[in-house]
Amino acid sequence: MSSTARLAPVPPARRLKTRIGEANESRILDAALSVFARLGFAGARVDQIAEAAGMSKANLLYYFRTKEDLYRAVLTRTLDMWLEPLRELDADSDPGTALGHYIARKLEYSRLQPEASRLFAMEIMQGAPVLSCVLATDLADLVERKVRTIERWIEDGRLAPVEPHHLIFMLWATTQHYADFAAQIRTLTGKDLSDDAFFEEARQAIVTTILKGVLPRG
Amino acid sequence: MSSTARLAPVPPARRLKTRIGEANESRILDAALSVFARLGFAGARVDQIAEAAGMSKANLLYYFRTKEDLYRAVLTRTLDMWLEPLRELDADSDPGTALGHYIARKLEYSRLQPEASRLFAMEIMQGAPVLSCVLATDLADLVERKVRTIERWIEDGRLAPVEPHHLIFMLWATTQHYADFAAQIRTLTGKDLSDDAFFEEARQAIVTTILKGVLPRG
DNA sequence: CGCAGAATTGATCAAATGGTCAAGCCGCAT
DNA sequence: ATGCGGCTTGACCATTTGATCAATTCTGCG
Repeated sequence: MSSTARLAPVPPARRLKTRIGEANESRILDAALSVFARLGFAGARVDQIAEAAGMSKANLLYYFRTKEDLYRAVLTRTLDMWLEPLRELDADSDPGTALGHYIARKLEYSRLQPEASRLFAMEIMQGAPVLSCVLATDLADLVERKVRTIERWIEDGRLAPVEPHHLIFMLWATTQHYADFAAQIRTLTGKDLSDDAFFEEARQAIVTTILKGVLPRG
Repeated sequence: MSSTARLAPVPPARRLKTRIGEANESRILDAALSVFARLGFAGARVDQIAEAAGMSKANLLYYFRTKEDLYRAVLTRTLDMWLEPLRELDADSDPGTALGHYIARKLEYSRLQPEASRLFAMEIMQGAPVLSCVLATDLADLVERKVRTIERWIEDGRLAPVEPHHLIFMLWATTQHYADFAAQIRTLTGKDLSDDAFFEEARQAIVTTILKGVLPRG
């Protein structure tokens, strides 16, 4: 399967029959994302998620047989969104433009989906017990392609020589940091990405520094 | 209290009487770091930590009255190590040298203490329920000083104009990423910082890119 | 309208787990 | 050696919590 294909849409353990079921499933996933991101898999309670979704625990378990099924579903949906900006990284654009755009997109994701970012981060930090197989296939495929894109830019002299993987890690790290460590950043600056000026300041700093760092000449 | 002072040495809920007690407490803290970092606070079981420390659960609870006490102790010890490299950032050095040294130190920490890095990261990602007060005092003090250092470098024309907070965040993000997301990095590259060549490659990439990005001229 | 299947939930269960305790062990100072 | 006080643990308890189920209500369709 090509790396541009979307992830298989979560094993629908149960076939959705009605629009009400669909709406409920969606509400549950939203609630689960919020609670899992705040408390982790083990720390989250099913009845807590149910309450956040506005239904009884028993009803939630009617839609997702187990807590783990629910966790898996939320994670898969999250990873799919997480990958999107990287899919868009365009080999044919000017490297500076493409990378600048990528940074902006990732930072936007950190602003709009900080919970998803944190959930994903926590899963990885715990060794990716659930996502490891997907990372090794879909993510690895996609990253391999983009590594080649970067290599080509370097060969063509349009980018300074940097090991492509490390460049990608730098881009991920700097942009995700604003979502994952928002609590720390809020403590130190009093602001977060939801503040437009702060967002622009962060984007500016990252883009300026990294582009100056990897574009040829000065 | 000055920001250079060490953190208050964990409220010693219990006074240590013998060298055997001291050794046990140390073994427990090591085991707890490992287990908490892998499974999070909620996911870790006390008997699991006790087993990793080579003693009974009841005995562990003799040294730390509650799971949360133990968690707090591990975290405090961790934060203290985490802060050390930043304390060393020297205002009187050449900015390039100082920042290069800082990156190397932080990356070294990611190599030697990946579990501590992940534990700290998970605590922050969950909103720093335990550390928030310490962050707001000790960390904030220290960061404020270093911000002034960076501002002075910029005023003196020895550093390109970058909002100092964002520079600090970039340094933290890029270096910690190798510990916090080691599972992902291992999946994508097959290596981690324990590989000397890979460590050097990462250090090189980060130092080169960021220094070129923030040092004046090109 | 009537009914088949979906949706919903209160009650309940079983397992997991943090913490307690009484009883015994052992290191060490005298 | 001996006894005080810290060290150690098996057994136990109370609570939490994921999951089940029977019973009831709702929904849409023929």
